[in-house]
This record gives sequence, structure tokens and C-alpha cells, in this order.
Amino acid sequence: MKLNTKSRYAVMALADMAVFSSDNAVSLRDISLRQGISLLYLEQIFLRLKKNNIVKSVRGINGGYILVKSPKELKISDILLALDQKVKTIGCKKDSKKSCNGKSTKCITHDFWDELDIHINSFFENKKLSDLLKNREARI
Amino acid sequence: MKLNTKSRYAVMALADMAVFSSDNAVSLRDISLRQGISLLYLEQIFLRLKKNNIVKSVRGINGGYILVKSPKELKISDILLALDQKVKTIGCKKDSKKSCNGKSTKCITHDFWDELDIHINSFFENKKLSDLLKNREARI
DNA sequence: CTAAAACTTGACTATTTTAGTCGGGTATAT
DNA sequence: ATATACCCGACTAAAATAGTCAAGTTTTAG
Ligand code: FES
Ligand code: FES
Repeated sequence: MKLNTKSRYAVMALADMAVFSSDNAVSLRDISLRQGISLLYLEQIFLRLKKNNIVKSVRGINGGYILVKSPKELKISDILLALDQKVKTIGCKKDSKKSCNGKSTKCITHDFWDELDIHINSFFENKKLSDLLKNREARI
Repeated sequence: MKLNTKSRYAVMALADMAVFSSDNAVSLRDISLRQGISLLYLEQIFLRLKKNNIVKSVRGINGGYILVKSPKELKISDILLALDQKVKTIGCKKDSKKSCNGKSTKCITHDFWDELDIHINSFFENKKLSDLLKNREARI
């Protein structure tokens, strides 16, 4: 039960942007150097963040990325959704007719996993990017 | 971010045992048939459950497994621990000197992931096996 | 004008993890 | 005796992950 690095790096990179926010765009090169994340990998990640309207890009020299929303308004769940699609802990789809074991009725544990998903998702829903920055500026 | 099938099946199998509990042991063959889980796979899972003192075994004919604790006392976190060792969402160890990016200080997101782990673990800590069985007997 | 900075995109690959199987045991009730 | 059911390590195919590569396009400083 672990988060993939794409999601992890995405949150880290966006937190970095929030800290070093300014009027101009933040380049991936700078984030890469500050946070120790591969530039090539960041490119792949920001592609999806852009597609999901979390950041917008500025091309050319002095270009980079800008947060679409303010850190106070940007939910962590939005970030994860952009990269992972699902924060479902099990395979069985909510709307699917089939249960996880191929039978017609829901399995004995189904409701429990549903509860778990709700519990985890509500955590991500209620956390904003700005929540990561409290008392942390000194530790970059 | 998903749970592996071993943990999933373990919870399912133990829930099955709780429902079909009796004075005598429950055989893996029966669980396999009822829940649609491969017998061979169940053997592997129960090996670890036994090692972690969640179940005890009765060998020979009419043998099987018996829950060590009552479903009311068996925490889901105990089950997951037996199979997964860790419900840590990220790689960075709490006690490790190194941060996830190889630098000497903790990264900008470290405390956040810690919070997440606590949030998820407390869910598993507070749930008992018996909680899965409420109003569910009819659906086996 | 042009070179360099920086984003764009799809494809590609090595490594790791996962899910599950296999084979050959041992204990015990009948 | 023998069938049933647990015991245990090793093995493998398939999928997911982490990360790279190549070949662009756009913009602006100089
Ligand atoms: S049927 Fe949904 S988890 Fe089993
Ligand atoms: S240093 Fe612990 S998660 Fe980055």
C-alpha cells in the first residue's frame, strides 16, 4: 500500500512552486535542482498536471509553469487525480455488476474497502497545498 | 495506491472464518470454495497469518485453522501487518537519517506523508474483524 | 536573426513487484 | 493404511513502475 513516485514528486514539485512563487513562471530546471528530481521525469509529470489544468505553461526563454489556483485553493486530491486517476484501494469498481471474485453478489469485504476509500479520499480532499508549507520554509 | 491481493484475501478469508466459525477448525478448502480464492494461494497467506499468531492450525483429517482472538478483538491492522509488514505510503523511513531525495534534511513533503500514514493506520487500528460482519451474513 | 532556454510528446526499456503455481513434504483421525 | 489437510521453500509469468530518449516547437534575449 504505497503511493507511486509520480504522485509523490508531483506534490513535492508543486509545493516547491508554491514556496518559490513569484510573478514569473518557475522552470522545471529550477525545481529539478532544488528538489533533486530528474528533469526528464518532471517533464512527464507536468505534462499531466497541465492537461488536468493544475498548472499552465509559459514557453520560451524565462518560461516555466504557473499554478492555476492559489495554494490555499488547490486540493491534494486534485493533484493525485491528475496523475493516478484512481485512489481506489481495490480493483472492484463501485458500479460494476461483477464482484471481485466473479460472483454476482458483492463479496463479504466490499463495503469495508469502500469505507476505506472514503476515509483516505476525504483526507486528500481536505488538505490544501498551502497546508504543507506551514513552518516549513526553512527546510527546503 | 492500492492494497495487494494478499492482504485483501487475508481479510476476506478471516471474515469467512468468523462467519462460519464453529467449535472445529475451518479448512482452507472450504474457504477457497466459498470465497473463490485459489487454495494454493490461501496456503501461502495462512502460513504468514499463522507465523504472526493470528490463526492457529489443526493438522490431519478434519483439520483447518482457528482464529486465535475473537473477531471482536482482532484488529484489521494486525492482519495487514502480518502480510505486508508496512502500510507506509512512501519509501522514506521515519528513523532514517537520509531524506527521500538523498539530502540531509527532510524533504518539504515529509511531514505530510507522515500525517497520511497516521490517518490510514488509525482506520485499520480502529476496525475489528467483527465490524465487517454487521448485516452481511446474508450476502455470503 | 538566431541561438539558447524551456516546454511538448510519444515511445521505449530496465527493474521491481505482484500474483499465483509447483513440488515435495509432515501430521493425524478414522 | 490412507486420505485429508497443513507446511514450506522455490519458482515464474505478467504487470506496474520509474525513468530515459529522441525529436520536436515556441519564445525571447542579444
Ligand atoms: S465485490 Fe467489491 S470488493 Fe469484493
Ligand atoms: S524526506 Fe521523508 S518523504 Fe522526503
